[in-house]
Amino acid sequence: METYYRTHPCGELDREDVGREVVLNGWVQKRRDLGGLIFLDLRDRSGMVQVVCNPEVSAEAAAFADRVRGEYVLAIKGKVVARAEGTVNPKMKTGEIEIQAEELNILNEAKTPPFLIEDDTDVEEPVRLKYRYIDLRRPVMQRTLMLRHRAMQVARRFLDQRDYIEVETPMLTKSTPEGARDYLVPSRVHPGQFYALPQSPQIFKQLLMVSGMERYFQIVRCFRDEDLRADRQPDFTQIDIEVSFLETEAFLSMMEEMIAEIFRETIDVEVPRPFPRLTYREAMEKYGSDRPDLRFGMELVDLSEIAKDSSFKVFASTVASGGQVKAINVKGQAGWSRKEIDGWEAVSKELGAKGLAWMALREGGNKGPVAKFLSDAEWERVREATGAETGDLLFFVADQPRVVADVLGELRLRLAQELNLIPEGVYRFAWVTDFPLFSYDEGEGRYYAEHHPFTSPLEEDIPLLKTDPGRVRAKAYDMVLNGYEIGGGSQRIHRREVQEAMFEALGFTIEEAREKFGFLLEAFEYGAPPHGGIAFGLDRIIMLLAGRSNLRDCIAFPKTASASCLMTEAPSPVTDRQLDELHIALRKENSVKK
RNA sequence: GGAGCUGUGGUGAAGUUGGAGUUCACGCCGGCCUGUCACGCCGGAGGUCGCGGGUUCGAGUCCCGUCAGCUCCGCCA
Repeated sequence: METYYRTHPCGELDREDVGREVVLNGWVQKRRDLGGLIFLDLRDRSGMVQVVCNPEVSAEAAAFADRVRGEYVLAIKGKVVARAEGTVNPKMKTGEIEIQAEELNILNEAKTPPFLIEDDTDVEEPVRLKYRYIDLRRPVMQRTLMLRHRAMQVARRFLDQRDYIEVETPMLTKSTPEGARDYLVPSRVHPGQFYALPQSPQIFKQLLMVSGMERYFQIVRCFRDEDLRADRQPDFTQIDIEVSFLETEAFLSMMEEMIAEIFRETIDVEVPRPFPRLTYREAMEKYGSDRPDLRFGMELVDLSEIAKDSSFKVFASTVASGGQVKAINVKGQAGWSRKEIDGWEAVSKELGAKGLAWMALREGGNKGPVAKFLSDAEWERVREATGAETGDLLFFVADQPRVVADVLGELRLRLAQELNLIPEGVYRFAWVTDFPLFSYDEGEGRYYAEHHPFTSPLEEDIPLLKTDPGRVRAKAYDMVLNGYEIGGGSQRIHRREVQEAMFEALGFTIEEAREKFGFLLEAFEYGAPPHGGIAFGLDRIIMLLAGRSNLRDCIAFPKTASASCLMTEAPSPVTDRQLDELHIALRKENSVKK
């Protein structure tokens, strides 16, 4: 029989099509053989439809249907018929109709798949990843990839409409210091030299501004050779944007609009704008995090002022030595057992706290190690500050600010999860601004760029570059959603002398700076416009839009936690000849058997 | 680099103080069945208990090591 191709998608046929002659292509989801009569559920990207193979209609089609098994690829010619009353399936979108097979052509047979093609598969992830092409047949995976496609199209259209121009930048580029570890690509032509895959197109997009492109964007793959997490893959996609001659406020507002449009057109959610703003400092103080989850309260409350004169020595001495005492109010949990509280203390210690003080506001009075040290006046102030009521449980951490933020910030998240305080289907955006320009690395004894070395300091903080780099704030902004950083950017340095001061603060000599970034410094001498931009983590945005908790489900062919691909088995050894051409000799102990 | 969890027919699980590869569900194969859609009924096949070592008369089970997957810490401008 001749191969024939579809006239209609399976999933969109309905009552309207009754009487129509159609050709369908697709995969066999399920075969139900009733002896004389065979039902096939035929699945394609659009959905599923039931095909009836009745020998009284076509003996030939019924005979072929007898041979059909799961995941066979078929072409079916037949008539759309309304189902008889009582045989309608309300659970199926196409359940009111079915296809009466007149011809059936097996386009390809299929081995029994290692798992069933269904949304609620309980198969372990390694099996899914090894047979990713089968996993991607699952409707939920197809929906996610279509959602991803839609989001990308919306971003492209949005930016195109505003005269942003998509420009590609090199994948084979130069390794630069700072930042994440580079993926390196050996050069065959230049023995002993390497390209790096881009961690981001940062420098190129800035050079495009110098080039007078004025408005640039790119949906671009980036690479970072760092360990993975549920929300981190070694190669990932950014929506990368850069613009000249635009006020930060106008730019941020436009970015809000773009994100709102993506949410509207993918999941039909209206995002309220403008997004709330938090300075880095406020975020750290209230939430112990620079990417706070604003879907619930339980804010950190600073009690240092009260604690400094407390008779509770741990509190008083911590404040005296420059530390803080902060608390969170765990509403309604005064009844927790000692064992439960001890569990949270253990968590706190893992996170770096020396201990976790607590006070339970029970009916009979306040219980716990803090209670007896508080005078009535102090207690009144604590009660007021924390909003504590009878039935609540207070957790206190006393330590250096960094530790307090880390511990209480994390406790806040874990408690909220444990107590189901995080509402579903809610999207709380915010901008976090005024990041410190640098962070100090104790081990290395030097400053590192918190964002990247091209971020402009706040004008008023420029003098501090030379005297007190740790206090310099950056013209940087992160877009935060539900506890994830989904985008980050800044106004850039566009004057050579500021850029040089920046490199100096980072501990580069002039020579090093020229060697690594000479082309950029030189470019800044040829009329660099004021410019700034942002990069969004597309994968993370998709993850949140799709309501999933790991990035692998949002990427067609993702890597495992050890950066392997279970399907292709990459990375893999290469031949000696390939290594020779690249002028590379492996250390003996690292040779892998081919 | 570190910590925790997981690894048992194709898939998912159960497996008792250490006592025969035992069990369940799905899937698969064969037979019967003309209105099923979680089809039904009958029968059947299918195993390197991740891998290596040790303890033991005997290990899926206990011990050591190792590999893989997941989550987290470090790391990620």
